[in-house]
Amino acid sequence: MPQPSTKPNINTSLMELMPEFQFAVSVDCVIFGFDENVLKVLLIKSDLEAFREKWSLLGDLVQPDEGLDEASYRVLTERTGLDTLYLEQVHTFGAVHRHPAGRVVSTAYYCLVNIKHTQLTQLGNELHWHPVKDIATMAFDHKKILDTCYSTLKKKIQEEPIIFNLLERKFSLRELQNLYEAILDVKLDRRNFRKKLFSTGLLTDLNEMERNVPHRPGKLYTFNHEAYYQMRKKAFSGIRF
Amino acid sequence: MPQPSTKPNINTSLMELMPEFQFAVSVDCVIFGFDENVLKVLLIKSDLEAFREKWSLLGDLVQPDEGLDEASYRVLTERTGLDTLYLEQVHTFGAVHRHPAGRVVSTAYYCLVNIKHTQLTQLGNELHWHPVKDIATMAFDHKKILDTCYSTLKKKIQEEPIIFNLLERKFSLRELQNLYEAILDVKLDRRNFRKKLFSTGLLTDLNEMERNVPHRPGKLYTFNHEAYYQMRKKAFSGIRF
DNA sequence: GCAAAAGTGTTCACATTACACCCATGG
DNA sequence: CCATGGGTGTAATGTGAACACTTTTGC
Repeated sequence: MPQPSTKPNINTSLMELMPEFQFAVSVDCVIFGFDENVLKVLLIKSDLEAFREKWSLLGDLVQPDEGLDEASYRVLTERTGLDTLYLEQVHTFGAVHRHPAGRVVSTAYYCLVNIKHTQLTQLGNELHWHPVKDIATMAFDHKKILDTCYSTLKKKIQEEPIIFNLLERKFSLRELQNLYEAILDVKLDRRNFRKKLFSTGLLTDLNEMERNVPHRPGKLYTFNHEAYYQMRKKAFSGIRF
Repeated sequence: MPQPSTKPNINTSLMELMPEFQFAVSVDCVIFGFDENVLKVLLIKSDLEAFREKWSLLGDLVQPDEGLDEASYRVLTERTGLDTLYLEQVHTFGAVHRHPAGRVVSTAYYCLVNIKHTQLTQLGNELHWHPVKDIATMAFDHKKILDTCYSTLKKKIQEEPIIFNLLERKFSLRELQNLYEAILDVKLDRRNFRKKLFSTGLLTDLNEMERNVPHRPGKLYTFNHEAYYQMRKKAFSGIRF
């Protein structure tokens, strides 16, 4: 959570800054990206002595004049250079001793970005994209936060078409399937996958082909936001037994 | 959120208590119960002047030495007299001006209890069970919190067998169906409902009948926790397309 | 021509839905 | 005997899973 922007660093100076300290409130962001067919998350080295050499999520203290959502959006835009983001709150972690510097309650968000569009800024502390599967331990309770967000992501992509935020605007069905397989950690049947995705009516065929692939090029599609919007408008009356 | 236990009341004394105040952290509990075939929620009159005569959720400030989950559990046990509860965190509300007394970030929990087993304590401020459908406006952002928790509940009962927490240990299928219908606000087909519920293997037939009902008595069942536990152990490998 | 991935349909099993009649009890 | 809800089965439809061959491109 605790990475400095231009503001005071909770890691090192919390107690000095707030002698009357009761609670600090922070946000931690699990920023997912997809690259080389692997699901990755944006991490940084902790600068807290207690967690020397451990990876940490990106986060910051919430400022007195900003909301929680606003704070997470700020962390994300500051770090990735992006200004449109899929961002969602997941859970708040408030165990008494979760932060060695004092009582810090942290709300976790996850976010889906296109890695190729990010322009990483404030590059200190080895900011980098890290394969989700390779992460064993982290600073603070960040492994637990990551696991919680990853579980939520897995569930959510099976309910809502948020996954397109991780891809380029134009993509092939193969890329989309690879992404589903990477996140869910399963193998999917190609024919059933195509059938299912087309049946949603959410893909627009661009009548363009992939280029410079070492095999037969696939067609390119794009996510049809308008169709999704129309679909959402027709509320359906709930599941029957 | 802000209902006094024996501790200071955030509503009236926050600023005096914390001159160096940065953030206060609270929990708000949406306590659901089922009575007379209606889904209800436990509410209290707000004692804040700004929300005079508005209904408010039960909540309290989180104490420096207690975790968030612990705080919500405390609020619930203090108020309902129950010590076993289904309790789940839903969302954290952190808009800058959501509380008139200052910056209060509040984490919402929902809870399922058997109304008949509750022994309401600290009865001030018109503490009572209120039909969920009848609530139009509330103090603070509590209507939004209630709506969020209610949506989560609707979704959750279709995924996990938590609904039994709202019933007596022994119940008839009719009572169970009435409860599903009340929460989901739909009519369900009786034969399909029975088929579906029995097929889960989670109901134990007690070989007992209802008594003192003005019609043919139905069989009584109980939720089979052991069967559910065994079922959970067999992890299944994820959804395929 | 070979490697690699694209594109394409059918079958089967299972789950969901719709739907109607007789039965047991209390009053 | 009447009102009320309990208890039961089947057919039609929709959904998910399994599965193999031909085509197109780059090299």
